[in-house]
Parts: sequence; structure tokens; C-alpha cells
Amino acid sequence: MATIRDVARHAGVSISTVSLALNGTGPVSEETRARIDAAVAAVRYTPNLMAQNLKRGQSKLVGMVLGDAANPFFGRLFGTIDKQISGHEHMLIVANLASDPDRELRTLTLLKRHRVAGIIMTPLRNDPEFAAYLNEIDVPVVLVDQDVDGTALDFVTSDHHRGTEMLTEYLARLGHRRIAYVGGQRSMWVARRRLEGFRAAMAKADIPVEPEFEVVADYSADLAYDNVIRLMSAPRRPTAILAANNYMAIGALQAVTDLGFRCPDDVSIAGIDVVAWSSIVMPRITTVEQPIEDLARVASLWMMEHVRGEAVRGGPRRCHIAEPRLVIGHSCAPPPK
Amino acid sequence: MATIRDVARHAGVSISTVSLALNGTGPVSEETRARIDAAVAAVRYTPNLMAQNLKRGQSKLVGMVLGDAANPFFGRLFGTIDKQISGHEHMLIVANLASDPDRELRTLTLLKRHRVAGIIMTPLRNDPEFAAYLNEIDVPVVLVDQDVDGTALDFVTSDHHRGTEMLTEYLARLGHRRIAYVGGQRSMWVARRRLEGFRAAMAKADIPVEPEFEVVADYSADLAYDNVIRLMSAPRRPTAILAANNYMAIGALQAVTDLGFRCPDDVSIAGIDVVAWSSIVMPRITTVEQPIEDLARVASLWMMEHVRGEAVRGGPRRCHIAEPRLVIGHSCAPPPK
DNA sequence: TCTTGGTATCGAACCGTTTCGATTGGATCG
DNA sequence: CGATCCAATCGAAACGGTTCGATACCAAGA
Repeated sequence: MATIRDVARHAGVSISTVSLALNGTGPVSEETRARIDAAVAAVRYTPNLMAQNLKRGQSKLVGMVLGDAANPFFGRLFGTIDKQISGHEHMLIVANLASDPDRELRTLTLLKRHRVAGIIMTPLRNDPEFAAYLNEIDVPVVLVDQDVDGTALDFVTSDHHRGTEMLTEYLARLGHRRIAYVGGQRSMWVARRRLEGFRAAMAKADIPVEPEFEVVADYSADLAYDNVIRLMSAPRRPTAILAANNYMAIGALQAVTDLGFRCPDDVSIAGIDVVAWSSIVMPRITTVEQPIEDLARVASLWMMEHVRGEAVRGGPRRCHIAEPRLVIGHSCAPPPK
Repeated sequence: MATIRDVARHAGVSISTVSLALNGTGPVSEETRARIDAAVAAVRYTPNLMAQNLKRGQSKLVGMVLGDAANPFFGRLFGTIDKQISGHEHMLIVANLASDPDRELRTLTLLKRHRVAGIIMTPLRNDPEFAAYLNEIDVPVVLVDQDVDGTALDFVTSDHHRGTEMLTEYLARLGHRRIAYVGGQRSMWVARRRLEGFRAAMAKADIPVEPEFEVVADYSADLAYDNVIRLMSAPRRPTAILAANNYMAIGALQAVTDLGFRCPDDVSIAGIDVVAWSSIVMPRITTVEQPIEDLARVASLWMMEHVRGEAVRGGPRRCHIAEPRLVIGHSCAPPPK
């Protein structure tokens, strides 16, 4: 592949002149500039960004770590962030954790070796060892969706607490009192926040939480399915089910349908984050939507500030907490008498 | 950030010895190796991959160009490819075209500047100018899903022709004769193949194709919605609708539902590529599934062969055409009497 | 005529690595 | 005991760029 040297030879000028001309970083006569442009075209020169970055001591690469690429939530998040970042020369180098927290550290180290200018990530782990690693990393990091306790990194999320609260309030207003909650692993920050929102709303509505109605299904459709089969087969069964993510909502819907119940006539179902293009299908599931575009916009904005050196690392922590939006579908109704 | 020089100084050896030791590429005494390891830990050394790549004249970066990151098809494709590629040191640098063909050339050029070792892409454009560009690019390319006429690049896809054929045969077997086809832009390779499969199956079943039943909806749910509203409002309406992708299938389902028809009692709906996690929802749409994991596996395998220099560019063209799988749901039934 | 100053161009050092061709010192061998 | 050989280590030259401090030239001012 052609190098700057080839261009220089072909144009009959020195290497430095070519560099000066191409970057517009020094005075070059009109005539020389024309000869250089011609040479560039003739030898098909494409500047080597690795060499440029090495010399300049900076990088045009931004790392992005996704919790689970197969989940449409992450697809839309990535798409929007990419639109903002992949501008002039910057590009995104993306890694997928596939929901496996063990890959997290290795992935971050690999990104460091690639000398990325910054990292946007949706973390899975939330433990002191991981927090310590993040505190020592010398690359700007913006966390999205989930927090890591004990760090002071920029953080963009939606109000998960408020999200389940809104859905719970809605179900309570419809008259439900036996509301089951299908949640994620308690060790995850987001799962805890969502559970707390549920409990807060239940308390406010003065409904006692029944412990057997609070189940953990690890954000998996299959586990949610099994749990809901169990819940709905018990003599005293819930009249409404609140699932803490899209997969579990669909698993729950599948379970009640397979048992011969109709939704919403026999049982109401609501879910967090059931993204638009699946909720078109019947029955449209009542959900709270995270404003993904908004999250992505703020995350990439802050990242670019870091990359351009405008934001200081170690300054006060920046948090952006977006308000989720209640989208009422056809999956909820007053409880059967 | 610490460089190899810092390690050398700290360990009291020369730079070359450190390099030799770290890469295991020369004899180093046990004792020196220990001192170097200690130094690496002490100064927190992380090798600079940009510098390594520059020197070695290779790159650990593989480019990936996605047609539309928000579509779960691409999310799963990316996730699986990432799992195969992101091995030891390789990583994926991903760009999203957001269905905009104008970004395609610019994106490829940017990847070239980053000196990626190869590019896996799902192309949007399919015209001579684009083919010419691809023929001149000096980076190994593997095409996925869609072909570009006039190139001889490695190509991995599923049998789109066979896919619509299977669905059409299935509808014909159920007794349908008024089958509407909602397809994508004819300029796209995949859209043409799918349309041909439909026509072939219709001919084989000896059903005349009615031109007004072949509509174009650009792979968009909204356009499909509008078209199906029109089709189903006409005096002579189809008894079955075949949608050529997931978005359009959902748009079609939405349209018939909004008009008060029931699916499958009043009208059958089948769609290509309605991915698993949305098809759980009721009614489960009958579909042909692309074996995404298989496509991803072959694509990354071939790419790694190129990266490792095992595959020759300019050799005979390699094609992998996977068989789609018919998944029968609850959205199709014999036509009303 | 001798500075001064600005414009266009160039040479060389450097970014962080790898790698090739020395150099050194001890062990082995005839 | 001198010639060989091998293991361990090092110095220096790249890789493809950027950038700083020359240098050469020419016009303007004293």
C-alpha cells in the first residue's frame, strides 16, 4: 500500500511538504499542492491512521462494550452512538460480553492495548474488584444503563426505579392487588433499582408485598416462563405480572397463554423495556420505554468532550438520568372480579 | 502510559531483551525474565498495539459493516461473529450504515485508513461503481447476506430464493390462491432473489400472479402497513400475505388487525426472517429463519483465514449458501371458504 | 548595500515497537 | 589450548507518519 514516501517521490517534493500540504498545517504553494494532489491520486495514497495516531499520541478509536448484542436494546444504543461518534475519522471498536461478566475485564484490557481514546460501556459486573480496576484505568469511561458502585465515572441511565414504579402504580390503579414481580439477579445494580421501585409503589398504594410473588428470573425468557407457570398454577395466583425486562415479559406472556389463560382478560402483563418493534404484535404489551436515543446522545456527547480534551477526568461526577415513558398497550385490564 | 522503555529501564536490561522476553521470540534467562515480569507489573505496562501493528505491518483490527444495527438480525450476526473473531488480540471495528447506501463508500474508506486486516460486510449498494470500488480495494472482504454483482469476493448467505419458495409452497398447500407479496426495493439483490422465489413457487403451483398483489414496501413496517391496508380494503382481496422481511410482516399483521380482520381466520400471514424472540408473541408468525449462527461462523472462519494469510485473494470465489428453515407458527390457515 | 521578514521547502528527530546483525562469555571438542 | 558453538544480550535500523528547527530565496525598508 502506498506510503507518504511514494507520494513525495512522485510529486518531486520532500515528505514533510506532503504532510504539510495534506494536513493544511503549513504554507504550501498552489502549484506544489496541485502536484501533490495528483500524486496522491496516482499512487492511490491513503494515510495510515495507525502511524498518525502513534506519532500524535492520540487515537481515533473509541471502545464500546455491549452487554448483549443480540438484545435489540443494545442494537439501538449502538446504532445511535455510532451515528454520533463515527464522524470525521473516529470509529467505534465494539465488543460484546454476551451477558458473561467474566469477559468484562479481559475486554477492557484489550481495548487499552488498542489505545482507544475512550470507552463507552454497559457494565455487567458491580463489585469492588471491578470498581478498583475502573478507578485505575487511565482512559475516559462513560457508563451507560448500569452503575458501578465506588466509581465516579460519567454515568448515563434512565430512571429504573421510576420505571417499575410507574408500571406498578398503573396496575394498582386498575385495581390489582395480587401483583407478581419477575425480576433480574439481585446483584445487578439495575435489577435492584427496579425491584425497589416496585416495592416503593406497592407501599405507596398500601398493598402488602407477598414474598412468593417476587421471583428472580435472571433476565431470561425461559426462566421467566418456568416461574410464571409455577406462579399461575398455584391455588392463590397473581392477577397481574410485572416483568423487569423485555425477554421476561415475553416469557411470561408465553407461559400464561400456554396455560390457557387469556391476556388481559384473565391476567394482566406489563414489562419494562419491551422495545417498539416487538410491541406492535398482539397483544401490545404495556411497558415503560427507555429513551435510548437520549441516553446515546448524552453518552456520546460526553465521550467526545473527553476525546477532545474538554472534559476533565477527576472532576465532579456527571450523571444523566432520563425519565422513562409509560406506553399503554392492550395487555392490562382490571382484575377479573 | 508506560512504554517498553520504562520496563527496560526498571529491569536494567535493553529494550530488545524486553521485547524478546515478552513475545517469547528469543532466548531469555530465567532470572532476566523474572525481573522483566516484575518491571511490567511495577510500571503497569500494556503493549501499544498500534505500534506493534505498525512495525509488524499487520493489523489486529477487523472491520465490520452493518446494514442496520437496530434490526435484531444484524445484532445476532454481529454477536456471533464477534465471538469468533475477538479472540486473542483481534477486535472488531464496527460501522452502521443505518440503511443509508450513501454512507457505504465513506465507511469503507475510513476502514481502509484504519488499516483493518479485513472487512466483513452486509452491503446495501449493488451497482457497477460500487463493484469497481470493491474490486480495487486491497483488503480481504467477505460479503454476508447480500451479493454485489460483478465482484468475486467471498460470499456467505442463506438461500433467499428457496426461502420465499418454501413459504409460498406452504401457503399454496393450505389452499391459498390469492397470495399477496410484500417485498423490498427491486434494486436490492436480496429483494430480487426473494421475489423470484415467490414467482417460481407460484408458477410451480400453477397459480397466476396478479400484478396488483405484488407490492414494494422497502423493508419498512410503515410502508407495509399502508400497502396492506390498501390491499385488504379492495373488493378482491388476498387470502394470504407473504412479507419479505420481519419489519414488513409485523406491519402487515398490524394492518389486518386494525382493519378488524383476524389472523389466521380471515387472512394468513407469513414472513421471512421473523426472528425467534419476537415470534414468541401471539400469533406466532410462520416464517423461514436464516441460520444466522451458521452464516456468522463461515464468514468469520473465512475472514480469519484471510487474516492469517491462509486464503489467497484472487483465487476462485467461495460461496456458502445456507438452507433456511421453515418454522410453522399460528398465523396461517386454509383460506376462508 | 546590508538588514529584516516572510514564504516555501527540507532534513532530521521522534512516536513505541520489532527484528536483524552484532558482541560477549562460557562450555564443548578435537 | 585454540577453534567452535550456543545462549544471552544489546545497538541500531526500520515501520509510516508529524513537527520542529534549519535553509534558501526574494521583496521591502534603512
